Amino acid sequence: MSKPSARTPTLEDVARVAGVSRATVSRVINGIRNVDSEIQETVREAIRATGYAPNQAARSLVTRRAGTIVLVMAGAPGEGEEFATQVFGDPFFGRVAGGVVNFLRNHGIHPVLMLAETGEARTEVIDFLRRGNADGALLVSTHPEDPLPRLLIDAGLPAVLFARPARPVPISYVDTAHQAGAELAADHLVSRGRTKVATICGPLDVPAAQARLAGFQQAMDRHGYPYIPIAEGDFTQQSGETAMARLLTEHPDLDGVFAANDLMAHGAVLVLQKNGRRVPEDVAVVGYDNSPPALASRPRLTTVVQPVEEMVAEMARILLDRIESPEQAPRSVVFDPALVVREST
Amino acid sequence: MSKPSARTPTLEDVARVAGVSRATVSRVINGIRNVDSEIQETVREAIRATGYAPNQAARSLVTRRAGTIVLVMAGAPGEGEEFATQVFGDPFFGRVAGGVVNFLRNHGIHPVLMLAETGEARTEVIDFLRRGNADGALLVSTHPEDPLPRLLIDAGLPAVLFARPARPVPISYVDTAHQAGAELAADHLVSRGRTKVATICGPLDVPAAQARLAGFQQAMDRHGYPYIPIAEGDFTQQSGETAMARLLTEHPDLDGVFAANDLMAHGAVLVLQKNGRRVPEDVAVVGYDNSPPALASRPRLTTVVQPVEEMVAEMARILLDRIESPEQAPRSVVFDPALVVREST
DNA sequence: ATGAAAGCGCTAACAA
DNA sequence: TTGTTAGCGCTTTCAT
Repeated sequence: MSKPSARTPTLEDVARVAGVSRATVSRVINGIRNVDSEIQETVREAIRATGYAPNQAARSLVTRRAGTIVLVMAGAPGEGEEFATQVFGDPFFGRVAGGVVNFLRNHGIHPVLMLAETGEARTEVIDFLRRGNADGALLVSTHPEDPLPRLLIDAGLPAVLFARPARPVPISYVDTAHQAGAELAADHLVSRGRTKVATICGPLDVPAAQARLAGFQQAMDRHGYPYIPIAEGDFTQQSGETAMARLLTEHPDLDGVFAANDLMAHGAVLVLQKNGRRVPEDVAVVGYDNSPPALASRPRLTTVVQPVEEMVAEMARILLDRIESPEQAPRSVVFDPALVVREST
Repeated sequence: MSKPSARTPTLEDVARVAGVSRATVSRVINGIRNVDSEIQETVREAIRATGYAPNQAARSLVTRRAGTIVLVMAGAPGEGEEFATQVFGDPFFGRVAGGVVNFLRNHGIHPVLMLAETGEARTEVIDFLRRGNADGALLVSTHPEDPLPRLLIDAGLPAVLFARPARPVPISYVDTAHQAGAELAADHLVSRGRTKVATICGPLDVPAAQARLAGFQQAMDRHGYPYIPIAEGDFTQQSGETAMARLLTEHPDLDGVFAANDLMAHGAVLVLQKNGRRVPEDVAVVGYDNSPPALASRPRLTTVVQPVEEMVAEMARILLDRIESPEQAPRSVVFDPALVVREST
């Protein structure tokens, strides 16, 4: 007993126990062939015996890889500390986080969670990456004019966005065909025999909300309904309720509604029912996102599915690729939405 | 122009520009006094000029601090990949994540998100910490018999749990007084004049579910109702519906229900309404957690609040403390629940 | 108050 | 196939 084993074992210790050099142990650990299989076994045994775990800091120092990426939820500041509550309270965040974690864990990498709603917070994200704390960023912005993509590009940091940025920037992103999704909703309402259809759209400065509205209008136009009543919401349930109330006042005879997300659709259903309309008998309602509210609502909502988990997995795939070979041109992948038919239509 | 500035600047570079030694620059960066204020300014200027960002790996290598912690969501495996979906779909997760992120960001530290539902995943968590990737763990288990706390202790890794572990282990945790919370619910139902009250409890192998049930029973007993009908659920909305249906069949005249969480309470409301009962006129319903479903439900639910955000902030506080001074004894903090009265009672 | 220098634990280029 | 060795960029004694 020469050493007071309090220290956590290093490569050196393993090497000594195995009777080989540090380099050989390193090779075994990193799965490099060209190592005699007997020696490999000896080394593995020594690793077990010493309880060795590689020091990531030392490793990163030489490889210049953190082996970590950041998942950034960005947007405009809510009210004070409310941003976190708002972001994390949204079931959409759960799907994003779940998709990211599930994909990355197979690669032995784990995401760091960051918020970026203020200038300070954005700087923190950039610094975090520049310090080498993480190798790249997955960015989900609620706000279309988010300055973070630009900052990331200027700093030359690998990043992939969820959703196409409002103004074109040379950066990779993943999105769905929102227009096509809205068309699905329109076609479905028409196929259900609805003729007096309205829509609750999202904030029109959000490209996705625009696209959904445009897609819906165009498809309805194609079906012979050039004029569609519109009420704008902000993607919250409350705004859906308000919008529906207005629509109902102005068009008491409507028989179909398409809302740009499930939360607003749910709000719409509540208001319709309170006003004595049966869903779907009197008014059919279609949502968007296939999020938990679509199932919590009664009747459960027919909705357009955005394959969020697949999308974020693709984001991660692109990011990892970009980290491997930094000189790649930005890539973008657009997924197809689908319609999930439930009892609300 | 002697250098091809492609390299990212190091301390050395800053030192050269500022005309001082590495040590001095390091001191300025780390806010150590005993540095002439003129020199300080020179150094800061050099940092700006070079665009220097400290390399975290190099830092960690010497300080033996990652400056990061892990947020682990643990539990029993769902079905295959479903665990992530399940965990992240739960609004509770959003509150936990939000609380953790909001607290830690003020300390300049950011959580790594990990899942630990299988043996392999648990090993990954332990290894992650042993490699020095993070300095400690915040652990939220859905499963009471989770083996992870034990593993963490055995490895001597700093950790703090959300909720008291099923079997006593020497580890810090934060919890609420579940029993007291359930008593709040009982007292409230009685004060609303309810005399035929039932409860939908959670899985009885979960300590919190047990405590809520016991607290409810004891309080009702104290009010003169020794026998309370019980139906067991598993914290999902579906199970709440099933439990409520059964309760209604067996006790068609009940006028009050306490469910061990909001999701089940919401399910109960749905079933009650479908069976022609008005809430709260015919049957009053109390939930637990004050989670989004409590607000999404119509009528909105009276519920018991667990101050989740404060609790996780306290967890982080304890963990950071423990990381600073590792020799501390485990600490536990129990928060008081409160009742939020809404329209369901 | 400042600088010189010794590592922290690891990978990888080069030798053998 | 294996070993030797030179750093990676930083903090931190120890001198001065």
